[in-house]
Amino acid sequence: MSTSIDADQAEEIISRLLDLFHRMQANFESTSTSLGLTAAEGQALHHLDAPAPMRAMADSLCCDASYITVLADRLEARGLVNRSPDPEDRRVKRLVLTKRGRKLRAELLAAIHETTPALVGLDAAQRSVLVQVLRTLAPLPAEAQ
Amino acid sequence: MSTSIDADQAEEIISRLLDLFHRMQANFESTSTSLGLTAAEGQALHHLDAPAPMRAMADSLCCDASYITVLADRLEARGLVNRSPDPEDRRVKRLVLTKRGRKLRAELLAAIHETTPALVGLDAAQRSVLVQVLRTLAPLPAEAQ
DNA sequence: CATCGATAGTTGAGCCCGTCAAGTAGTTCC
DNA sequence: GGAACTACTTGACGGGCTCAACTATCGATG
Repeated sequence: MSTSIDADQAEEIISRLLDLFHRMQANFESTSTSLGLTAAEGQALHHLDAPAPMRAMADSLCCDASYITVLADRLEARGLVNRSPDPEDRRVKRLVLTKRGRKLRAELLAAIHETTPALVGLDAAQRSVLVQVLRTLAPLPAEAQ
Repeated sequence: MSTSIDADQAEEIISRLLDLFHRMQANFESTSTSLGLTAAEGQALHHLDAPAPMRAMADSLCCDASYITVLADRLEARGLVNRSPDPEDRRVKRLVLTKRGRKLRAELLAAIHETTPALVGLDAAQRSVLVQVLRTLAPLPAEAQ
């Protein structure tokens, strides 16, 4: 029967994905480190495209809100972000990139785009295929029906 | 020029992959937890298809050898693996699944195969495409030329 | 064979990641 | 005004993981 074939294929997909993840994570971490950031700080910066409430950052990173306090403290201490009060809700503090923060974020993204194992070595056609598969696997919130 | 198009595509791939990773990790962790394992212990078990020296496990998991000692201690304390001396090299200890360990590993793999976000919702054709892409992105050591 | 350098595994210290519980301040809605 | 809820902070804590130092063993070389 076909069950064992499926299991083998499933195992292959999982093994290769785990391997890919591991290398992407290592690449992200070393890229972040080379810019003086921890991986978590790099992730926060990566998500900080536009000013966002700390709560939204916690949702994006899927972590406890208290950890955002820690990350924001460290990024703020290094002059990369500011906590900007929200005039419409005084409980909220929005994280806003400083000029230095924007510059560092651009460097981070550029470095990631050039080195991510999931991109290096794929030609245009292969990237398109990958995008198609990923749109099925990882639909953005707006795409989920 | 096409540079900005590539950057957008790269960003899309990275964002979706990061999202997928995050969900796979969460799924792996909760599956492991439901079997009484931490995620790291689950990963070790997952790699323990055949008996393997602790050093080989460290290479597989890409972590420091000392951490394997910690994991092996915990798995051994729970009666899932044994440290078996290698007759050909007395420095080496091979990790060998016990009967309970094999059973738990089988449960873990079955649960993962049924729930991994990268597999759920893909039909056979889509899985084949994914395998093809992954073979390019994550070649096994034997496949690298 | 004696020894020097590499390797497998262990131990302990320590950092970062991330959560939980409790607290403060501000909002919402009755 | 008060109850319930939310945003953020603080402190304590456990797990993941690395580094440095140590022991035991292996292997090559004189």
